[in-house]
Amino acid sequence: MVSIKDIARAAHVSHSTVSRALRNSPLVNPETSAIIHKIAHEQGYTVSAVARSLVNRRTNTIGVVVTSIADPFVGEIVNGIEEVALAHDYSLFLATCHADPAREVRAVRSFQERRVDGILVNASRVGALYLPLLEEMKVPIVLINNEHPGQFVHSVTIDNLNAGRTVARHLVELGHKRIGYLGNRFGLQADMERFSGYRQILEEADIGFQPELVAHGDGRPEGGMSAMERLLALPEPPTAVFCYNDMEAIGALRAIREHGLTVPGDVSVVGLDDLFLASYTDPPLTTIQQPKHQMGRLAAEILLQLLSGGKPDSHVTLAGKLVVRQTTAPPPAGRRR
Amino acid sequence: MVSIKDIARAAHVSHSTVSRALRNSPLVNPETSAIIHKIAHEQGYTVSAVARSLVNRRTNTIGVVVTSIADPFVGEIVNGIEEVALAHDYSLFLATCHADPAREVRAVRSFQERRVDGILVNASRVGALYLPLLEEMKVPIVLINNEHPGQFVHSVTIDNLNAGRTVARHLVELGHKRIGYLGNRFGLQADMERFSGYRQILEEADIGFQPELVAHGDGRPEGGMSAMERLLALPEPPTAVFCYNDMEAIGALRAIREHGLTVPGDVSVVGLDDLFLASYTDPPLTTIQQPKHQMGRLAAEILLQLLSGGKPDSHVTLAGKLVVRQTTAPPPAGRRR
DNA sequence: CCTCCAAGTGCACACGTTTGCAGGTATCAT
DNA sequence: ATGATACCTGCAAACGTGTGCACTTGGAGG
Repeated sequence: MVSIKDIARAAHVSHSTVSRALRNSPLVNPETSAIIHKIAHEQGYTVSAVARSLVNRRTNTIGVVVTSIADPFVGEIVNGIEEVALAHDYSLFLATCHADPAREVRAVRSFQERRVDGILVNASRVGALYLPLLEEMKVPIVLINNEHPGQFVHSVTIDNLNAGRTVARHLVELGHKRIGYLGNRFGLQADMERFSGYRQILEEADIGFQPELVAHGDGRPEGGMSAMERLLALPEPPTAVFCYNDMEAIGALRAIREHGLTVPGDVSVVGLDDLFLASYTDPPLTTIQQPKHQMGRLAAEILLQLLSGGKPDSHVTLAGKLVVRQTTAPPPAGRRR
Repeated sequence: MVSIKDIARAAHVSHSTVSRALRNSPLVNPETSAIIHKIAHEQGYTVSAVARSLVNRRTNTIGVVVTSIADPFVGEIVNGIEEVALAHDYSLFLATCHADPAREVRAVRSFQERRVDGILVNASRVGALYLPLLEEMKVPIVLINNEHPGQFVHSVTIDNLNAGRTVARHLVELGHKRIGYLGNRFGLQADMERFSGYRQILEEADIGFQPELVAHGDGRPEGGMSAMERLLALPEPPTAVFCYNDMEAIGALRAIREHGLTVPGDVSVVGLDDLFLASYTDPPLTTIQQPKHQMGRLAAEILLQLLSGGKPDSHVTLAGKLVVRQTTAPPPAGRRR
């Protein structure tokens, strides 16, 4: 591997001059610089980011921790992150934690060793566990989809409470009285907030909260399917369900279908995320559109601002938007009372 | 940021001893070592991977280039990669190229600067462009889903030819005579090979290749949908279609549905990949199961073998497996002739 | 001729590790 | 007392780059 010293030798100059020339410093004679560039090119020189990082005390890397990269929702976010990282010449370290706190901490530690300039965490379950880690590290962190009080931690989320309210209101306005909630059993903050919004609307509409209409999945189709089956087994099943996310909604659709019922004729279904595949379910899914790509971008931009000494807002929440497709309709005539 | 020199000062030893102690070298006195560990812990020391990399001349990182991380197929592969990387204490640099060769090259260059120990590329469109880059870098590369002759380059793919044959045979055996192919217009190697398998079977079955039954999508639902629409507009549309991948199949399902036809009653559909959502389409999708996770694992393992001086097989191809669900059936009675 | 200045270059150190080698001390055998 | 040995420890160099400072050179101005 050729270094600036090799080039220095070939060009009969010191390695300092080579360093400066390659960084296009105005201090070096244009002719000398040209020669150096030529030799560097011939020898196939590429600067060592690791040596440079050592002296600069910044690596131009950012660490990204996500639950699972196979999740399309997460993928969109990471795409957004990568976009702005690329534009600013940052590289991304990626680590998945599969909702395992131990693995999450391990990822953060590894980032710390690698001296990343900043960290982005999606869907952290660690929460408070980070704070001590943070004080040690002095590295800016921004959380995605997981607000956290504290001056060190920044975050970007969607407005989950209002998302929950919007969905519930939509269903109430259609005339539904028995509205189920398919939650996420991992107790994520996002789940709590969506659930709160849903409850608020039920109270406001004088329908009241019916605990038996709540079931919990795992955020994936399998979980959504089995949770939905539980609701369908009720003596008086719901005429509509609000699902924690699109994945569970997809599972719910299948459960309903296999139960011999139709959507939205017998039961309405609403998801949350607006994954690309929400338009391709049968029927196309009514859902809340999350600006996933933008969330990724925003999180990365906040981090970069922090890195350049800026003082960005510490908590940004984006508004979701209801996209009404074809899985919602008034309840079946016989059940409208 | 505390370094071994700080610890050395506090422990009244040289930094060499600290270095050795923290690496648990048998050379250092257990008592001294204990003290050093204690101080290191108190001060919140973490070793600098960048300084270590500089002297060790290996970074314990591997670079991963993918088309788009938002693609669930890619996500599964990356999950597999990450799994074995984690197990061997490697970190992952992630870069997306969005099928843009310039961006792909840029990613590889950036990896080179970062001195990654190896590179994994998924669905490269650069092909031959890599070879010169490689000779410069002396870094092992393994290609996923993109074979390439050459002694430097290793690869893991599925057996696309046989996958194509298997699908076509399945449809022929069901009695179909007009079997369409929904390809990928980007001309990926995988597409060519699947297409070849399809053609082979058509010839072998004395059905013959019918060029009008081929349309090209973009590997995503949108593209699959519009390509399918083109086939449905034919005077005599196909009674079955083989889609380049599950994504296009999902688009095809929707096009067929919107055309007022049913699956598999009017037209059979086969995908390829077996994404998790293939079980959740309506009806559940018949497809070829690709061992995505395993491909990722395997690619990473091959790379690690190369890094430890091993001589693994240079080209590994995995077998796909037909999963018959409910989108395939015999052609409609009127069209069986 | 001397002084001053600008432009260009090199020296030397720093960044935080790892590691070969040499040196030191205590223990033990001669 | 001397030498050998085992066990620790420190010195110093190296990895590849960036940069403050001092130095050289040549030309301009007095």
